[in-house]
Amino acid sequence: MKVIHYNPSSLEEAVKIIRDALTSKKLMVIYGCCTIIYEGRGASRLTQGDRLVIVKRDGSVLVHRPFGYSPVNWQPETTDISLSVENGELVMKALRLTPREILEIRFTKIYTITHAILDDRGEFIEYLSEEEIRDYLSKNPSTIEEGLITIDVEKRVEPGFIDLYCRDRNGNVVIIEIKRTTASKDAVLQLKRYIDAVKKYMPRERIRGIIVAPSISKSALELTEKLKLEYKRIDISQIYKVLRSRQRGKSLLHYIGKAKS
Amino acid sequence: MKVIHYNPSSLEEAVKIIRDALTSKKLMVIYGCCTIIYEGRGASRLTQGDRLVIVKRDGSVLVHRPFGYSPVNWQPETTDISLSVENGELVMKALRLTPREILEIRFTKIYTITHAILDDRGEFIEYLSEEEIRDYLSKNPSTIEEGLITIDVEKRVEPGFIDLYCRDRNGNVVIIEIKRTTASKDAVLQLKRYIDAVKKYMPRERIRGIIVAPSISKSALELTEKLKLEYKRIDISQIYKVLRSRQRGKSLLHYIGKAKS
DNA sequence: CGTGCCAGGTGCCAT
DNA sequence: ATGGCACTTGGCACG
Repeated sequence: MKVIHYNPSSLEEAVKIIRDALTSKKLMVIYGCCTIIYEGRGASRLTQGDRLVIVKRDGSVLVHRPFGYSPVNWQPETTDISLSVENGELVMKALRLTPREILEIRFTKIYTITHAILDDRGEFIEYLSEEEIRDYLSKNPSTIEEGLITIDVEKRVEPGFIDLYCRDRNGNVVIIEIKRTTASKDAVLQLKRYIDAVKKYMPRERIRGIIVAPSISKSALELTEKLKLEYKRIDISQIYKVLRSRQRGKSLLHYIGKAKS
Repeated sequence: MKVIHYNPSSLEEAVKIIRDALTSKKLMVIYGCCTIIYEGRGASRLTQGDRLVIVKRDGSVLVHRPFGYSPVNWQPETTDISLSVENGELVMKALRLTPREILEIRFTKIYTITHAILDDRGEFIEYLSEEEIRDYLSKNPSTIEEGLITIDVEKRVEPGFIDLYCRDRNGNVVIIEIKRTTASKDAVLQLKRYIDAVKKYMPRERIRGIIVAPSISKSALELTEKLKLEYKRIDISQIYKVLRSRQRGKSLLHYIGKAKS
């Protein structure tokens, strides 16, 4: 990686430096004092202050304040970034077509610009996604209940996708909704919709519904009982442990959240 | 704003530079080659590559790849950032207590570090938030329906908050759920829950429910009809225009999305 | 602190 | 493009 720092003495010079980064598709970081206008799906104004502006090679623009995780303004993958100097301000407009949105950054002062070309071909591996947990449970349904058999995964029904479509040891249809974090009322209602949809096709059968999650909110549990559904707690860190040990990787799950309820 | 660039010749030197930024609560940008481990609510690994790492004064950590809006790994407001050199790698651990999560960045090479103190006391003004739209509609309920009267805003009921609690010209209770973007099935179900909750208290009254949004998904509209609820389209850009003209600011709504359906 | 809910949510994948 | 849904969602307000 090569990083180049610039300290432009004028806004005109800054324009050239920024334009160079855009055409050569470099990653750029700008430290400057600016005001910002955004209009599109929403609209916002940000009055003057020092900010960190990142422009990536795909045209993504991020404006960061000195605190907080989220950028205060942004533009994901803009088609077009235009530059100009107007009334002593360097104006950067990042335009996006769908949805039609514009981010306008007006710099009154630019302190530093850095250019860099990052060689990043790293692989990003994610564990413990809902998909991984679903996959594990579909192959190990007895984790949920002894005698359970998986019939279908991600089964399409009218209102959406059923995570696991199973039968229990008594032959009843069991519909399972998996959540990797605390299950909310929304999850319970989602499950209810699936059951109602399946009931249409098999009006005589008894259909069970189980929310499978590491924990559940109080009101969601009440709703579960009211709707005659069930809740089954699972231990996410336990699943993680099993999966990782199989994959011959050392286990590092000291921080994996333990479920509480 | 003052920006200082460092090009540490060793990882030990880099540790000192980073520590200095942390103790003096500066904003720091690190260009380096690293591998990353994350464990907490989820878990992930990122193999070696060049990245941009931002550490803010509140301990937020962002790891950016050369493309895309979202950071590949992050930590929002960590309690604790520790540094060490292990096996020729600079290890930065950002710990968060609730939820318990750890982000471990292992740098094999650090190219550049920049420190900066940003003077950002700018005011961020957001327009067209659901709150602003709700406020407007509560004061101008006839936008939704002639003769509608607002009784309560953000009324607390058991399942949550009712956006607008109104009565129509015939004295019927009308519960309104506002969405600033396309209303989904979730929005409809949310409204249904509120109506059921209110019905408990007034079992004899006819209670109407209206989804108010610039557009609605096809399946959500079907659900609306099935549940005998209503949908009323509103023109967001029109509301924006009225609000802005009142606030004596020039209107800049060329980019404000026009609703379609 | 948990629970609920908005967000310019973003991202991924399906039709 | 639209829709349905997960996300280390983040963020805020409220009990």
